[in-house]
Amino acid sequence: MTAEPAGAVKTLRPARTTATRQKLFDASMELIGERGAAGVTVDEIAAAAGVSKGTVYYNFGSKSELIAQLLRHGVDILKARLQASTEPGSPGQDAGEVRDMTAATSGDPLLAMEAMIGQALDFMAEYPSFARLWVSENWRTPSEWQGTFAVLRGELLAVIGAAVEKVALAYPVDSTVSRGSLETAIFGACFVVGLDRQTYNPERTRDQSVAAIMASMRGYVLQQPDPRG
Amino acid sequence: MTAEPAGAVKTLRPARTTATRQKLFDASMELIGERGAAGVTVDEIAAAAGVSKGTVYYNFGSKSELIAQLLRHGVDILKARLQASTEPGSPGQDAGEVRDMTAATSGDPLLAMEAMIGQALDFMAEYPSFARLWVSENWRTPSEWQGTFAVLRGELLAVIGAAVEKVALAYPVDSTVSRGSLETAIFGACFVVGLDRQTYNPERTRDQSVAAIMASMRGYVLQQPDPRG
DNA sequence: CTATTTGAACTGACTGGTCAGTTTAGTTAG
DNA sequence: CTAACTAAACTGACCAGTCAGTTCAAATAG
Repeated sequence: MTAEPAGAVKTLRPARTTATRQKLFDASMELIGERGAAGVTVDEIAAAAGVSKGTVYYNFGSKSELIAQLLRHGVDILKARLQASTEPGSPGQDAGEVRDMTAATSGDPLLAMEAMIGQALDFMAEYPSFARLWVSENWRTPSEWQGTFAVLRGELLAVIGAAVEKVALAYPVDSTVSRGSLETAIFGACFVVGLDRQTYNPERTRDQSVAAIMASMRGYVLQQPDPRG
Repeated sequence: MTAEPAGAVKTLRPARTTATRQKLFDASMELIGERGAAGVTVDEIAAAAGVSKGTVYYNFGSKSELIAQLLRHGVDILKARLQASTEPGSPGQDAGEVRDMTAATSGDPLLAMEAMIGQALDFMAEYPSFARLWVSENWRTPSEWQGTFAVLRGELLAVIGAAVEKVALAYPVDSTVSRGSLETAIFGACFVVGLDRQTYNPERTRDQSVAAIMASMRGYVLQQPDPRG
């Protein structure tokens, strides 16, 4: 019910269902990102996915559950990319589409942070609709997806937290800055800067955006020439 | 049609109308912040405001226009507070409710930035529903309020930009960081950190949040002991 | 190899309800 | 006196969820 190993589910489930669910994910991500969860009808989603309305209910049971699983789906992708940017190549997983960045990041934790923020911004550029859905519904209270968001948010913050932790171990940092608040600020800035770039400032480069968010990390570490000999 | 001087409109309009509009703003801000613009009905808003449905249409003409004016209303409040935190007391305006902070900010532009971010976070705490409405609809495209958002966003970014400008004049700054991206990151971080605090981390203090956002400013200025003698 | 059965996946018309916006005849407050 | 507001009924469009029926690939039988 929570998070099963992705590989197992996929191969066990009949091919047709998997394809249908993927089509529904793609279609609803697009439509919901544009007009919001409440602004899109199940009929529209079904039509855009090229299936009938009944299929939506056969596969997901309700509009609400479709959206919950859509959120989980998107977070799985984002989390995998963030982790791929800092961990050494994980065995048994095909990381075909995600560029291996371990060469650039195996050394300095600050460079690892930078790679991770870059991955986050790439994700926002590739799935802007997911980012819009997230910021639209995340802070709603009470909400149908309150519990879903709490879990997913925790998973993503844990990944960011681990990267910040490594920086804090390798460098002298400003201990007056609360770790949690900083992680929240970085996490949120990735969404907001990514969305703003797409909506209002398409001319801004990926690197400019990364640099702006990284400024907060450079402000967090105390000024010392180099921590390692 | 765009932005008339707030004072003029208020005093010219009959007292009853002003009171009615204010009640409708308060009620719809609350409801829309909780359940989203599409999730709230005009009947609910009218009932919560204690007026009849007809009054909503008499005053605003449509649900959409009510929300557009609600956005303008909220931005006027936020902008006034941000400016009050950096400008010397503006003549002719009663700033009764906003604490005068000029004493603390007339000197260092970095302290002025800090005061401004503090004001922004106070605003998010006081009007969380406005913040939710903003992040819910801001990046929707195409949207009913696309034009409204573009204008309001520009006004707010101009205020932040002026404060960043003063820092850049008083301190040596990292010129590889794009000014616009940095402003966007700070602007967005205020919303996101403010909302996150209210939704997920009520135990975090205002000062922790300010410090986390200010980290990006400290990372922006290059390390020099003190710019002024 | 062909015929039959099975059941998961899918279809789309239909239902019951909701909601934005309108209208009208009357009331209130400045 | 009149602009602002009320109360309630009404329209027409829209929509989440349901369900009886259809498809088809794989399993089983002959």
